[in-house]
Amino acid sequence: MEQSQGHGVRMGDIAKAAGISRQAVYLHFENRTDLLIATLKYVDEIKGLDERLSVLGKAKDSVDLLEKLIEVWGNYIPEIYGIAKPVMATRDTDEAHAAAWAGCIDCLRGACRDVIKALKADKKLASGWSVDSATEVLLVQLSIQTWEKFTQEESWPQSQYIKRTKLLLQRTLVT
Amino acid sequence: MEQSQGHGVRMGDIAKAAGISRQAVYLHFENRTDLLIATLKYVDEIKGLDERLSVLGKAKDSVDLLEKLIEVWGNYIPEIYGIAKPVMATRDTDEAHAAAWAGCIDCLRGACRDVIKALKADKKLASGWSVDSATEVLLVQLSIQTWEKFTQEESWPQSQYIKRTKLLLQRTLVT
DNA sequence: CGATTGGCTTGACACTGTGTCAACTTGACG
DNA sequence: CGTCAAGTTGACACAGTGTCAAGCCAATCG
Repeated sequence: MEQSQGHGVRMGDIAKAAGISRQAVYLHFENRTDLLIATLKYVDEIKGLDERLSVLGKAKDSVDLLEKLIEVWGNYIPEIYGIAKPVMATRDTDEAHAAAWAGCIDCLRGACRDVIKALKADKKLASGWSVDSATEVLLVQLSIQTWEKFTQEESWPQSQYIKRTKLLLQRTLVT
Repeated sequence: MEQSQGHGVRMGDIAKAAGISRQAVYLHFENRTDLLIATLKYVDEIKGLDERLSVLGKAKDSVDLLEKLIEVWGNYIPEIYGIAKPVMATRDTDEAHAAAWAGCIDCLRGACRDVIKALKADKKLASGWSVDSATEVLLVQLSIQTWEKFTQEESWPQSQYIKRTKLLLQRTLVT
């Protein structure tokens, strides 16, 4: 899935890659949705997202914290993109997908809110934003969709995506 | 499609709504892709996008021009969302879709570039951006995906979406 | 007037992909 | 030796797209 960027991930493909029959896959996962979500969680685990987020504790101040969040999450996206893509693609038609996805998003939302609260406590939150609205702006800018648009459609290299997202968010949210 | 926000638009549904048989639809359109793209173009026409964009000519200055573009395009998105969504959903698996879609995007990209050029000519383009990179930022912020995240997932009312997008883009791109 | 033609209908069918079911095999273990 | 878990094969239902053939009907044309 990482290699193919989420393309051609049919139950048969997965079974073939695992060296078992298509039917045997159903002995381990209820359905495709289930498998995709389990994979996403598994990847979060082995890639050590929690560990990476712990770097945020070492931030000097709230502005540095914002930068570090952009770096950690922004550099995490390309690693999960292949798995996240098929999940996103079917969340429209699949209730369980939508719910599981919302759970992942809420986790990121928590991190975003913490950053915004820190900015506010520092009196660095720019005028025009409440904690809620600023959190939502940050969340959307850090979304996989936004990353996808910049790096896949506009062909920005990863380093530029990080640099420019920092610029955009600092100008928008920081006094 | 407008009502159902792009859900349940199968060939059979379309035929039923048109009061003809499913097979007769294929007498008018090669395939589903073809029909969706034709619909998108038709809607652009009857909704008068070109006409609306002509308002941009009346802008006082480059900053006003940016605001007007956000208003015109931002308020246009909800009107085409129902049709645009199924096109976006299948552009991954469908080459013709991807091409047709890229055409629409390029049209908007032109408008974005004009605005950025006007800003630059006015010496109002913020530091850190080239004309290209600023155009791309504007394009992504005005994308249907970004609109979708704010209004559908974060439940922002349309008026707030417009207001806050203006705030974000002015702080980011305007000196 | 009769023949032709265009637009449509019905009905059958191929194909892909998901998900289900039943019957059988195989190896480990007490 | 019997049992159980995990896997196998093969058949099948279902949805949705796209194709094909045969027939219907009304308008038009020579």
